[in-house]
Amino acid sequence: MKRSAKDFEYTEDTLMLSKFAKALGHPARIIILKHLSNQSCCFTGDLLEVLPLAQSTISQHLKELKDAGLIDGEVDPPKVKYCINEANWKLARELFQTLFREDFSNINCC
Amino acid sequence: MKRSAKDFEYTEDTLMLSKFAKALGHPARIIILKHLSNQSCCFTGDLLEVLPLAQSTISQHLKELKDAGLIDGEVDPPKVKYCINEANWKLARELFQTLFREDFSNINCC
DNA sequence: TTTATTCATCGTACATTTGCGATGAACAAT
DNA sequence: ATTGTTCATCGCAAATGTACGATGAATAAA
Repeated sequence: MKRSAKDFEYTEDTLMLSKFAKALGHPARIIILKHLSNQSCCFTGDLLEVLPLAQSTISQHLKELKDAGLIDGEVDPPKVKYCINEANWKLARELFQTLFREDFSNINCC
Repeated sequence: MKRSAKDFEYTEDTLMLSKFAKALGHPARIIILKHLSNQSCCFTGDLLEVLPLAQSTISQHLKELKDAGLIDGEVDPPKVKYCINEANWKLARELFQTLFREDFSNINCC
């Protein structure tokens, strides 16, 4: 992305939503989130048995989910426990809900 | 993405969801979709007044949304009308809804 | 202190995304 | 036939994403 001549600003909601969406934009990360949201909450690196990826790659995916704010990791040596970040999870749900509110079941294009 | 030694397959739902999410993973495309879902349905390239981007860039974003199946474009010379693809819009809503079903309001991490 | 386990990060390679201007196709209006 | 409008696509540059193996930090257990 780039700043343009017109001094344009995306709204905070738009930026948040696109950030969450981007984080969800890879199947491995969907699996991770599903796994986390099923296992009631926490977990470690048993993802190695769930995903066909190297440990370093999974670690990178976890980092992206963390950077997007969707998960938290707390150290529980020598492992790390990952949990859904409840607040942002809720926020994401609301933002997606809002986006998909429209139904279009009546209207048929113009 | 890459095929791995273990012959692993993501489920269709997971692939769909990540595809939709990826398409939503840019603020400009969020704006486009919001615009489309507000304007009851159709539109052309008045996005040039909505977004701070070159025409070619907007066209690319439209293509990505189309490739993801979220919108359709039908020619109405010399313009092109874009509409939400109702079926996939619905599907996307359901997939996101399913993902975000869990609440976590009770459980507090393990 | 040494060893083993778990995980993050670095370095590297390659693919994809994002953006722009330039060009071209399709059609309407003259 | 020519012109103007609308939009897609090409070609390019820069940034980001995805994957791997190797290395290193942190801690528990021996």
